[in-house]
Amino acid sequence: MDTMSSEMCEDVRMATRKYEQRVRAESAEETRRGILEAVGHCLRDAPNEPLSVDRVARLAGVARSTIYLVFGSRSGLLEAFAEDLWARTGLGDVSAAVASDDPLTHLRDGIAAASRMFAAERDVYRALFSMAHVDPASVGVTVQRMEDDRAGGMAYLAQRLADAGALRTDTSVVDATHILAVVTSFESLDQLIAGRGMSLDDAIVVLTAIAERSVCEGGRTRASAPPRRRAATSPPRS
Amino acid sequence: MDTMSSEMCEDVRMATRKYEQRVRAESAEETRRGILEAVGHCLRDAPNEPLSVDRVARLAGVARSTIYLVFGSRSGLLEAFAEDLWARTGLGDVSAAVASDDPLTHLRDGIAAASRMFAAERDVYRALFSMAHVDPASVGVTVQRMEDDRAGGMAYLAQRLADAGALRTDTSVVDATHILAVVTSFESLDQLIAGRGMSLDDAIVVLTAIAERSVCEGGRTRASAPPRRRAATSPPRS
DNA sequence: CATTCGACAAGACAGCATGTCTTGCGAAGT
DNA sequence: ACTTCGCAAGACATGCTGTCTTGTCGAATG
Repeated sequence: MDTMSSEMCEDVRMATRKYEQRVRAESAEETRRGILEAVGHCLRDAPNEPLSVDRVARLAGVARSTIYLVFGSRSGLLEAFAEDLWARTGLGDVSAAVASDDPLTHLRDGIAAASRMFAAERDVYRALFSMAHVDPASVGVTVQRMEDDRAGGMAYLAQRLADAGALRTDTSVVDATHILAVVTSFESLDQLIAGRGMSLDDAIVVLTAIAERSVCEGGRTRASAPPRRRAATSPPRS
Repeated sequence: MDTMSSEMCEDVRMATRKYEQRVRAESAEETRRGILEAVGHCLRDAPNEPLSVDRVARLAGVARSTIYLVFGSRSGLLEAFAEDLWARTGLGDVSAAVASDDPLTHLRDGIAAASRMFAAERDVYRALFSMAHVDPASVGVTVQRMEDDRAGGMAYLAQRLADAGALRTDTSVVDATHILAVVTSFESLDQLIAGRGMSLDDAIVVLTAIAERSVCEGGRTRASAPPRRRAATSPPRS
C-alpha cells in the first residue's frame, strides 16, 4: 500500500462547528479558503518576510480577529495552510506517477514527479521548511509528516529495487533508503535550482543521475540531457 | 585642543573604531567576543527559538543597548556572528585536509572534513541557514559567501578529478560540480543526521559513497562502514 | 414576520520584540 | 586633573501576537 492517506477530509477537527444550516457553512468555508489563499499569496509575494497575521488578514479582506477565530493562532493558520497545501499538491500525484511495474521507471518517474511537485510551489515549500526549523511549534508537525511520507515512499522504492535485483550489490536496502531520502529532499532540489541556477528539467536529470548511480547496479544515466546543449555554463546565480 | 578625531576607519565596516589606546581596545574586543559567544550559547541552547537580542544581552551580561552600540542592529549581530563562526570553524581546516595529490583522496577527505566541520556546530549552522531563508537581510550575505566558498571548492575538485581522468566519462565538469555541491551541502548532512538518525561517521560514509559513485569512474565504495555492523535497522526517529 | 443565532468586523488592551536616543558613571588616557 | 571612551540603565516609539468585548447583518427557524 502506498503512503498518502487520502481520506475525505471533509470536516477536520478545525474550527468548523456543527451545522444543520447550509449557506452559512458554505460561507464560512469560503472565508476559510480565502484566508488560506491569502497565506499562499503572501508567501509567494514575499517568501522572505515573517508573514504577519495582519498582512494575511488585509490581503484576504477579513478582520484579523477572524483569523484567530477560525484558526486559533498564527501557528494554527500556518499548520492549516501546510496541511491544505500537502493535501492539494502533495504526494498524491507522485504516487500516481509511480504505478509502473519496473522499479527503475518507478525511481525515475518518482524523482521527476516529486521534483515538479516541489518546484511548482517552491517559494512556499521553502518558507515552510525554513519555518519548520525556526519555529517547529507551527508547521513542524505537518512538515514532519511530509518527510515521513517521503521517507516511507523511498523505503518502499528501495525494497522494490532490491526485490528486482536492481540494487547495487554493495548497498543494503537501508542504505539505499538513506541515499534516496537525501537525493529526493526538497533541499537538494532547491540547492540546484535556487543555489546553482539550474532549470527544473536539468535539475531533475542531475538528481536522477545521482540516485541511479548511487543505488542501482550498472546505473548509466547521463547527467545532462542528451539532445540539448549542456547544462548552462553560467556561474551560479542566487 | 587637538583632538585628533579619526574619521578614517575604512578598515572593516565593523563596529571597531580606531585606537591609540590599548586597554580600552582590549576591553571592547572582549565584550564584543562575549556577546558573540552568548549568541552561540543561545543558538545551541535553543536552536528553535527566534533569538531575542534581550536574551543575548542577559546571557552575555551586558546591556541591550550595548549590543546595538557595538553591532548596530540585530541583523548586524547575526551577521558578525556568522562571519566569526565561518572564520573560526570554516573552510580553513577543510582546505588543509585537502592538500593531497590524489584527487580521489581530496574528495574523500574533503567530504569528511566538511561534514565534521558542519556537525561540530550543527545547531548553529542549521539556525543560520534557516535564517538566511527567512530573513536574508541579516545572515544572508555571509551565508551566501559560505555557499560560494563551498561551490568554488567543489568546482576546483571537479576540475582536478577531470584532469586526473578520474571523472566519469558521462559527466562534464560542470555537472560534477553541481553534483558535488548538492552532496556536500549542509542540508544533505543534516538530513542524514537529524532527519534519519544516523551517526556522523555513518553519514560521512554515505555521502562519500554518493559522491564517488556519482562523479568518479569506477567508484566502488561501500555505503556502510565494513568492519562494523550495518547501519542501524531502526526506523528514522524524531 | 419576528426572533434567534451564527459569522464576522472593529477595536481596545496586554505583552513582548526591535530600534533609537538620552543620561550618567567609572575607568583609561593625556 | 580633566577629558574621553565604553558601557549601563532606561524611557519611548513602533509593530506584532494573542485575548476579549461589543456591534452588525443576514440566514435559519417557528
